[in-house]
Amino acid sequence: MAEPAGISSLTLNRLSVYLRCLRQLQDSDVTHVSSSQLAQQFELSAALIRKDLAQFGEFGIRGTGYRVDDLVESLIKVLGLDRAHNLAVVGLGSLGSALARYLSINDKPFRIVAAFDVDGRKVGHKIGHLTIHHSREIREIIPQTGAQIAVLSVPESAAQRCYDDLADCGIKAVLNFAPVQLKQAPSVRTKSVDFQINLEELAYFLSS
Amino acid sequence: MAEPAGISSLTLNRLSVYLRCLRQLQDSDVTHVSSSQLAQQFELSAALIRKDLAQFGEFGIRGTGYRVDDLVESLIKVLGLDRAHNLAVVGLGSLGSALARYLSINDKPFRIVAAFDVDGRKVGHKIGHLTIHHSREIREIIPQTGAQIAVLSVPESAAQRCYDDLADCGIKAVLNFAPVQLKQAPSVRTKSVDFQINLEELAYFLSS
DNA sequence: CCGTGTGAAGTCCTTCACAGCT
DNA sequence: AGCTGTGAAGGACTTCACACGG
Repeated sequence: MAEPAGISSLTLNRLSVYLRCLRQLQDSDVTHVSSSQLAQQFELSAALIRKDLAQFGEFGIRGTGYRVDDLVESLIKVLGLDRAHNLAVVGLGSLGSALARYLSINDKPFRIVAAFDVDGRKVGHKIGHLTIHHSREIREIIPQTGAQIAVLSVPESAAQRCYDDLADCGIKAVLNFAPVQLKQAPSVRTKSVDFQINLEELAYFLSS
Repeated sequence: MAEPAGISSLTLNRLSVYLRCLRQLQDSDVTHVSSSQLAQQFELSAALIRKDLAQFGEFGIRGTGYRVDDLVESLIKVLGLDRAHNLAVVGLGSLGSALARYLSINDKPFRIVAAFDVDGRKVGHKIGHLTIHHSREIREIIPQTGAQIAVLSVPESAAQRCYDDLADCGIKAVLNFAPVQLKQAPSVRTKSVDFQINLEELAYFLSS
């Protein structure tokens, strides 16, 4: 068992992909799989699968491959998906609401425990069974909720201010959807999902 | 002028970031900027900014830096944002609708010219001034619209089927939001924006 | 003198190829 | 025999450091 040192984002993101593929195999009642079978079926690299997994232990059986159920369980543990994660959603425009809805549907380990918006028409109303608070109350309310992760889906102009508030009140990780270059707080693990940047990359290839 | 060979995704995505930062400077009436000023203000790497830009030409003035307006214009050209790009949106659930709304608001070079869904209650209705068609008509309608890029925001179970249809009818690029490992068509430039994978990466850091 | 553009060095990531276990 | 786990090779990306032009 080779416990982690510094695992790269690339590796971690691939682990999520592997987990997803393995669950698909579970649904088809496949019980065993080799790295090269996985690679072929899902357009991945067999060597990379083995390297990635080897960073966390020896999950395979030489000559046989991997037991699907076991590997799923192992990956869930490695990624920390075997325990609940409390989320705060900040910004309930159309994107924020879509994300909130998505997170509510899945019996995934992510659970929304707080919701914020600046729109007076939304504050006080409910999303699911959760009351929407005004964004200015972030610092006050977050600590009471046990939220460690925040999903930030506010307009560009509000993103940095909300981010700073979240950092101040002890949030440990932020998933940012606003199309801005955030000035990051050292105490907060930050990831951005940027629709616009990806679309612009595609535009590049269509123009050259 | 060193015209492109194979530009990496990483470089292209950073160009989008630079463009965004420069536009912010324009709004503050900054006319000139050096790579190190940009780096400091937006938490970027000065050497990398210069390397990235150098792949497309000599945009700077030694001893002075870059003229903001000129560099904005150059980056717009490089990324292909100086011409219109026609989009098709496939899947108008809450996420797809949010994306469609976002794309309509901006006077960006991206314009939605077709919309599809499988939901009988949506088909025939309008989103903005666009009629929603049934997804089974993708192959028939896309060629009439001039759409080259598709935004795919359908449930996992429908993603591969829709993707294949899009590839078949001549779509050149797909921006996928479905949480699946797509089997890619060689004729289609494909990018995935994966909310779930990013969230799981954050979960990892909170559990270790 | 200042800042760009750029070879060279350094770091990180992926692929190769094979020893060793089943 | 077959497949994992892994050192070593190869490639990609970033940082360094400086020559050159303004």
